[in-house]
Amino acid sequence: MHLTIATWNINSVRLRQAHLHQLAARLKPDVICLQETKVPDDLFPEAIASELGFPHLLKRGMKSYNGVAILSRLPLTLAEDTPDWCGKSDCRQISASVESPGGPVTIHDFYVPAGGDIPDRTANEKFAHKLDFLAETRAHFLKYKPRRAVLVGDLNIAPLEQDVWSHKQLLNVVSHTPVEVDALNSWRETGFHDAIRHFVPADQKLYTWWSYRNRDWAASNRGRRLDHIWVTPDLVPALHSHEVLREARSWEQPSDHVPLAVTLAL
DNA sequence: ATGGTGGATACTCCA
Repeated sequence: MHLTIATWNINSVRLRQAHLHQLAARLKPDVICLQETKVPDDLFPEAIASELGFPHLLKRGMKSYNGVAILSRLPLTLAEDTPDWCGKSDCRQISASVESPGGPVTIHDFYVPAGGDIPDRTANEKFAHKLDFLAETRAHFLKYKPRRAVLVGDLNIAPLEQDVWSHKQLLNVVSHTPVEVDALNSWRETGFHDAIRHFVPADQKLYTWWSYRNRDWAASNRGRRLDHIWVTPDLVPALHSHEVLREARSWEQPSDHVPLAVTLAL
């Protein structure tokens, strides 16, 4: 069995429903994890899921900000026991499992706080929130010891030098500071492999996000790899292929993030 | 060094 899991920061699911058809056509995923849906659960455009051939839908949203959702061709079992990160109830994680021949695979869909502009936890409470969030997720997965799990999402950190357009120029820019990179690595090292870097060597540039604040995103190409797919070691032998849908940044009225996917041969 | 754009909401916050 092949299982393709896609992740995308859609930046408003109500505004970009049509793009989901393109995502499904290009990546042919079995599961789509979304972040920044920006809609309360009772206003989620549920019809889009069945239109796409994804009859199974789980969502955790709120008004205006954040929000995550999982659309699936296969039945989903919601993980009910996810923590309330930083006590904020701000809809940054939803997790579920799907059945596969070797047993269930758990999918964790995360939207990590962006962290504001100033990389200083005392001067900027959003940066403090980001670091606290990362410390809590690390502690949780240290205790939980994930198995047969895939963790995806907008983690809002580009950990490697080649994950940003200029390592030197971004060293003090939120998303690429050493303190964030260390925190993200400490979380990942609780039991995950970077599935995208399994396929793309660390010395090759790779981005999943380009700012809106650029006249010509493709020409300047000042991107960052903020979106990730991690798998537990027991799934590393199943890693079959990957795709980063760069063309999505050129879709009409695009998200500033592009979708990516990993296929597992289970 | 600065400001640039976009989404949701309601005259501002967040990215």
